[in-house]
Amino acid sequence: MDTNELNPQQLQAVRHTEGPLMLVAGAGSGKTRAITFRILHMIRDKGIAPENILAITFTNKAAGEMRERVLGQMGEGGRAPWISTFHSLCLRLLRQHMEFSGYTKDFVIYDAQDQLSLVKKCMKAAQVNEEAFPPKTILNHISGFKNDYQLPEHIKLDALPYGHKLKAAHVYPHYQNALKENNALDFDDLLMMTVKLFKTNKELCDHYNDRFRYILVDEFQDTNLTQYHLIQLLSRAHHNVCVVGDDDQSIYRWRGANLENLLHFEKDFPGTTVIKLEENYRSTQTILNAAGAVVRQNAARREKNLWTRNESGEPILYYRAEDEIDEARAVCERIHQWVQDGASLNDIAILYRTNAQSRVLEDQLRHLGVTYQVIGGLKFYERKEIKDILSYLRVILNPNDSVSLKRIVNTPVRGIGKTSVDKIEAFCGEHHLNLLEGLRRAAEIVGAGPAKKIAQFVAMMDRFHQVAEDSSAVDLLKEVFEKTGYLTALQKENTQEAKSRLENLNELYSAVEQFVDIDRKGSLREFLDTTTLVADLDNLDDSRGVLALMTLHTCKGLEFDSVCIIGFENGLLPHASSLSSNDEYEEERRLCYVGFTRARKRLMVSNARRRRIYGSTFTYQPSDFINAIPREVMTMESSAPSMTASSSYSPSYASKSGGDEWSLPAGAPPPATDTGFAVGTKVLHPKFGSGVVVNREGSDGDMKVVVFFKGAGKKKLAVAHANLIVV
DNA sequence: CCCGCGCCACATTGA
DNA sequence: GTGGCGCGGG
Repeated sequence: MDTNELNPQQLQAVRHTEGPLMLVAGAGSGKTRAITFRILHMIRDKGIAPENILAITFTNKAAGEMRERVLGQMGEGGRAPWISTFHSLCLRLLRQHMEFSGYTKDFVIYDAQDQLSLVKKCMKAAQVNEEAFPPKTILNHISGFKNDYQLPEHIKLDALPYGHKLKAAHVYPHYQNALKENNALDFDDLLMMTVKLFKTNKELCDHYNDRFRYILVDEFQDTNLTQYHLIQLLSRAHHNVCVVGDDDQSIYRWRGANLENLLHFEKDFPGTTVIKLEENYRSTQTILNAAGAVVRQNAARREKNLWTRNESGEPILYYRAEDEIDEARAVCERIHQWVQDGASLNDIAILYRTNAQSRVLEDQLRHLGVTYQVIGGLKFYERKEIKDILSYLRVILNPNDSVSLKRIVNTPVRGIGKTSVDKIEAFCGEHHLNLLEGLRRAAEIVGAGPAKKIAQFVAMMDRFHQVAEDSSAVDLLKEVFEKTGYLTALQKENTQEAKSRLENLNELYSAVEQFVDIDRKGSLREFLDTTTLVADLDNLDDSRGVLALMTLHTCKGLEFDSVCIIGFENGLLPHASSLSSNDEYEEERRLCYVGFTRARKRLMVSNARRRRIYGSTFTYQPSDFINAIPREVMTMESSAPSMTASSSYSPSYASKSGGDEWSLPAGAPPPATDTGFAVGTKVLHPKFGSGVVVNREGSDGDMKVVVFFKGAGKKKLAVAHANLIVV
């Protein structure tokens, strides 16, 4: 290890191994290098056993990279410390110790889809109206409880005002019971149950305090309260915790991330040493200027001074497009040009606020013949055909999983309809049976026809169970493919869609093959675990020469030579849903900051005068974040302001910079100052509650506004009829 | 009693 | 673009 490669602050962090440490690491400040050296220093110079070190990262990809770097430096026979994400860590702990409070070790993990279907069922049972209380909103609130370590028994109903949160609090205990009946945990449970486990079992907690004597937590600014409790519990004997983070990069508030953890840490861990890494090694001065200019407008932040010795580099390119197609074209053509000039696709990324924005880009890239990879969006393991097959595997392992069972009982169609299943479910409720047991007694419950089909289904599942015991997971999968008739049904369809589904199933087969070591027991379960816990980012292959497309959230922790960020419009970035809350608006700024600081050399930003989103056209204003960038570090290009709407395909690097196009470009609608309901106005609606105007058209009598409501989403309303109250 | 079609409302970010 | 639902045919 050559400590000459470290600056004084990094070196100080590396040498500080005993007692609490907070490493405030600005973007691109050599954080990973410092962390890796620190672990190596602990193992090699301090003689600390790797087993005694626990490092928690944000993604599996980051964990893998850190493990590789540590092992790479240690040479032959080196053992790696335990490096994983919060969720994988908790899953591993729970698999070992979960046999308490009614769960077995074969519990499954429910993803968002499963959660939603379970929450709907609970809402029906609790007689909560799905119209007035969208299941998604209820689920979000329940998730919020779990992120704050509020168990159902902790919640004081009379302390909550009437509203969605109160309803969620009513549904919450039903939902937890239902999860337990299904022998299932959701994502948030993984964390919450682990904390509960350690709180109720002091001995076990002591055991792990002894085991993990040195703990490191990366991306600390994005931890929630439950995760914070976990860190406290795991370190209460030794306080050897090093947290690494940057408040400017906190972008998961909506998922329960709690910036205050940064403040609490210094109180809860007395004597914390704080070290700031402020020298940026990644980006040009220009890029840092722009990023700093945006994030500096936030009131709630620790002042820091990120600086670099790097040269100022190219100015930021700002392209103002006619519409989203023109925007995509300009960005993709520019990238094409960079590649022609010798850039590698590996070193370029296109970032956007919402997944839906990728589609237009993909069309353009295909057209230009550029190979690309979309990270995120519909995940592989969430595709219908994959989830169907996985549901079979899940039920085979865990017969209590009624959510999966209901999914497959008539997939592919085999004559077991909703009516029969409903009857059996009702029967199960009365007799305290799980759904599979109910199906076994179908003859007592439904008519002879359906009963026979159900009996066949149950017999098939029993055979699968036998196969699972006797043979490998690969054989089992083959068996499921064939005996369920799933493949045959798809082959018969003979459509393009069916073909692509078959391809996906093929891919699933290879994935299982790769994963499963034939003789190892329990490997099917491990495979299923990974299917719920891998992030899409974990599959980003940065060695294949492929352009990466992803959201601003996903890009955290990555870096590229050149970065393009599209959709800089008020309403998209910052997103409409953030306009009514200052905290959320500030998070959008940080999101922008994270995006900018991914770039080493080049940054391109863009927006569009008109944009189609989900069928309707929006004319958002250029983003305030663009206006915050100092003009001297930016070059503007614009499409020729077109007279006809259809001319957006014409060559369009027409008007170069200058002029006073900056804040109010041609083609934008006139500023709304007159009759009220300007973009950004907060309003109240009798049914949808509070929202923000994000778009406006027409005037006076027939004025229509698009309002973004929390929970209800975007609504287009006629002002004359909607009874909107301006707040 | 099951199935498939067509209609409808829905759509931020994700381990 | 997708999933949920209601209806009429088998």
